[in-house]
Amino acid sequence: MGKMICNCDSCHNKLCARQISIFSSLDDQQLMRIADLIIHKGYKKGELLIFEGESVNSLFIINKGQTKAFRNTQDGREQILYLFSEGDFFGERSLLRDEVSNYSVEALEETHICLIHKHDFQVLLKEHPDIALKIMEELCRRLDRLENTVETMGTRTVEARVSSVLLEFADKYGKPHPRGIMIELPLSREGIANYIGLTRETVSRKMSLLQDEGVIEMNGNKKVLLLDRSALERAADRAS
Amino acid sequence: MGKMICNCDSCHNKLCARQISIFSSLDDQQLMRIADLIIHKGYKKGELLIFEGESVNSLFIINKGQTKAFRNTQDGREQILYLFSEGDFFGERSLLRDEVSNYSVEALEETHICLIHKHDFQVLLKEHPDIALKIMEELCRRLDRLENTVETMGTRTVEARVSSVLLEFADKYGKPHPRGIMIELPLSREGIANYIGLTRETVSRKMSLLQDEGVIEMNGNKKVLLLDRSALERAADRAS
DNA sequence: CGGGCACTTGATAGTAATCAAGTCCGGTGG
DNA sequence: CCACCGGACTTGATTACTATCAAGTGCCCG
Repeated sequence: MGKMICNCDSCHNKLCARQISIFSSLDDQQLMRIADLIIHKGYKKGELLIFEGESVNSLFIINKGQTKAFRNTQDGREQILYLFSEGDFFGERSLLRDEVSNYSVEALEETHICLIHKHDFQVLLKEHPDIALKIMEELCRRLDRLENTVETMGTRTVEARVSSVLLEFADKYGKPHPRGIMIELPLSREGIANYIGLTRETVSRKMSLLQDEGVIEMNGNKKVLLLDRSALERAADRAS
Repeated sequence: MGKMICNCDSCHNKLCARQISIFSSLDDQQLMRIADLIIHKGYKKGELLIFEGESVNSLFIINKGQTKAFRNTQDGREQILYLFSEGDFFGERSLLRDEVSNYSVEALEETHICLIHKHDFQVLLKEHPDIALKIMEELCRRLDRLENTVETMGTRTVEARVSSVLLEFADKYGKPHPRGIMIELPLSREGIANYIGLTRETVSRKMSLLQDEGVIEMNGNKKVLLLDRSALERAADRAS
């Protein structure tokens, strides 16, 4: 494959679309056609990609970086609903139906996006029914996570909620470390609080508690070393 | 259409499948083929249709009655995730992927179900890609609701959560009444509590409060007359 | 009409939000 | 490379609220 088929900065001579699971059933020729449809766009940390209440006219696929999807309440409080990273897509719901977005999406760091225009996406969906099945799978995964979140928020102690988030981050962002798993936190304390419906002070206190118990070790503000995973799992299961 | 095409007790000479939105794109002939695949089954109040952690081998469509989908926590607490009524389906997630069920489903009253066997369902899905789109729409609606639930549980006062449920029930089960909207509650106080992560006592207290404020009027244990909808909407928006 | 269960209401205790200082981290500029 | 500055984080004290425990009341079904 010596031919240039995708000229985005981050994937020279590769089909970046191939890395996206929703296109995994397509062959190279089909992927090349899709690659032609893709527009690349970069966002700086803090920039908004999608605005709550406004219409969306493209499917967003993350090539590099990460974003949060959230809603603002009247009194300025924020509820984070999803964290998206490399390979994840969003905006699909506004394209499938013709509705405005339920949430805003903000870049948590420098983020590169592949955009597919609404119309092209709808044609793709018709031409390749397999894509619909892949999207359905991803929607099911999101339902799974939200169901877990509702259960956690509804029936678990506050310490269990904090433990659950740390476990989620360990699985998603954790890297092996001589003494356990090193987690690079994608969110600030306030971000974590807004993800699980608590205040930043409470998150702070509960994390300090977990550190005192020898379960985790905080390394600066953005790094957590998970020392005892099974203890964290036990804590996450604790009902209120 | 004098020919007998569906012999279930509750829909003589009708295509009950036609009433289901996921089959709405099909014509009569196709519906007749589906009607042949359907098995009818009845459940009594309190009976379990699906067991959390066990595999599911059919798609369940409610012909009559209603059910709740819920999870049990270790300490016996319960989190209700969905309420399903006439025309709703469930079990689809275990069929799309090959996984055990995330939740149990229990009949809240005498309930009649149309069952489509896993294999038949998968064939249908391949033959009629439109069905996948319809299912996707429904999955999106469930995501919408769960996102709202997470936001409500994460950022709203307890009174707002109770108000939200009452509004949801008013829209879903409410009937016009000279003095407002009469709501036949699908759940007991404890059920409502398990739906929004509170205790039955708190639900009781907050409903009494709403009654004192003249927003609702309780009529026995299962009926609520909504007197002032806009007041309830204001209460539901109140952040904690 | 009677009995059981769901619901209501009250008192108390526990816990997280809030308000308020401090401290630390990390980035910036000298 | 170090010192400094601002924002994020931690910790403490207090308040507010809901869970819990407990006792009555009333609805609904047989």
